[in-house]
Amino acid sequence: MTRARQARSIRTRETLLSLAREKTSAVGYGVLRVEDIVSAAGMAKGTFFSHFKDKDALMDILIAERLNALLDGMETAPKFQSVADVVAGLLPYLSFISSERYVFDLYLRLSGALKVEEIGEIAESLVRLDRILIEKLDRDRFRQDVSPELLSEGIQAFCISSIALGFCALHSDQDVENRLETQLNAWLCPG
Amino acid sequence: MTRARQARSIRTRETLLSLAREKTSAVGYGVLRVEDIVSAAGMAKGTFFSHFKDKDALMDILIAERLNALLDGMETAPKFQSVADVVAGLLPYLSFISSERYVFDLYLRLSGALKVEEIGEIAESLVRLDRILIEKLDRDRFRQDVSPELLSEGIQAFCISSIALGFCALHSDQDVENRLETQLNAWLCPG
DNA sequence: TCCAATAAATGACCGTGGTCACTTTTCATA
DNA sequence: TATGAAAAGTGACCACGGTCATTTATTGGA
Repeated sequence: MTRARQARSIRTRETLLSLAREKTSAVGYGVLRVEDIVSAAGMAKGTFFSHFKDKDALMDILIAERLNALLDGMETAPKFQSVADVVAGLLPYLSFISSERYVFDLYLRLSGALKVEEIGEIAESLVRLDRILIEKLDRDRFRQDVSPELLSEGIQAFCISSIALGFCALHSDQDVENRLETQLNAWLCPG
Repeated sequence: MTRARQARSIRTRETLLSLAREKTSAVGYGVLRVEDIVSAAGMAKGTFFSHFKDKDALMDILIAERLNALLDGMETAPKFQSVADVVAGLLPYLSFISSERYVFDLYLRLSGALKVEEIGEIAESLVRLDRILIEKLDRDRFRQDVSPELLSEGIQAFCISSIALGFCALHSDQDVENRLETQLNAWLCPG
């Protein structure tokens, strides 16, 4: 017979999460060590791994929290009427993702999961981003020869590509925002 | 006074490279351990790291070799006259990149470098891919309202995005090739 | 051909993520 | 309230990438 989750376990998990949240906001995601978290919590390392599959699983939760907060802002904004609106709407989201190489790498890696049961918080938040983009694009203002779903896919593709190029010395001639605007203009308003 | 590179050093590096090349083609890139390479070479671990900055730097070389071989094929092919041609031309390249999660992750991470002196072989090969795409696109067959450079950027963005989605259970309804063709059609031949 | 200076190679050691057999705590039931 | 089985927690240990003080090999010049 399988027993219910104990209150102690829930508390432990919360402690680890909130300590990690606190520390990441102070020092960033990439430099935080599992050891830093458990020692601050006065727990053993093994405890961490009985609550989170691995370090990235914790970071997935924390990063998705931030992404979702940014999506909240996007959701309450008015519809996008122009490419400039799209870029402006996405900018806070993109600048968070590109704030650290580690964050960007994890974002990409956890954007999808090979097994449905492994889908994490970031992957969920991407479903939400997709839905928001589809809703917020004012259909009259952008190309109508392809579906809104496809338009959204393309926007996301260009976002990733722009950030990746932003991490690259060979392409530092143009800043991320401008490059994205040029690309989205060609994508959303061709001809 | 700084002395010339010794013949022994060149031999050592070649030994490590060719052993690694052999082993990766047998077992893949992601699972190969530095220890496997040096022990096969009868060398100490430190030797490896005095020839390659880190494990990824070696993999960068080996993966770029494969990419360049695939680009050779692309270069000798006739011009792309249709979206289907573009997809068919890119397919071997894409299927190599998506052959292992490790390869895809490294490809993305090394696509650009923050400092010019850190630009590696994969990053170089991307410059080549870009040039090939620009050359091979038959301008009469695709949209002419944007520059070939921008078209190439977009193609690359959609390639990355398709592969990333290919690693994702939520999007396994459509296969990578079809998704890419749909996207490129909308990108290259709008309206 | 010997010597000093430099290049190359070495391997013990470290940092960090992650595992697992074991101990401690909790709780339903007798 | 005593008990034993399941849940939670522990920490020594492992794997693997990477470092660095030290040792060994090479080389140009006296």
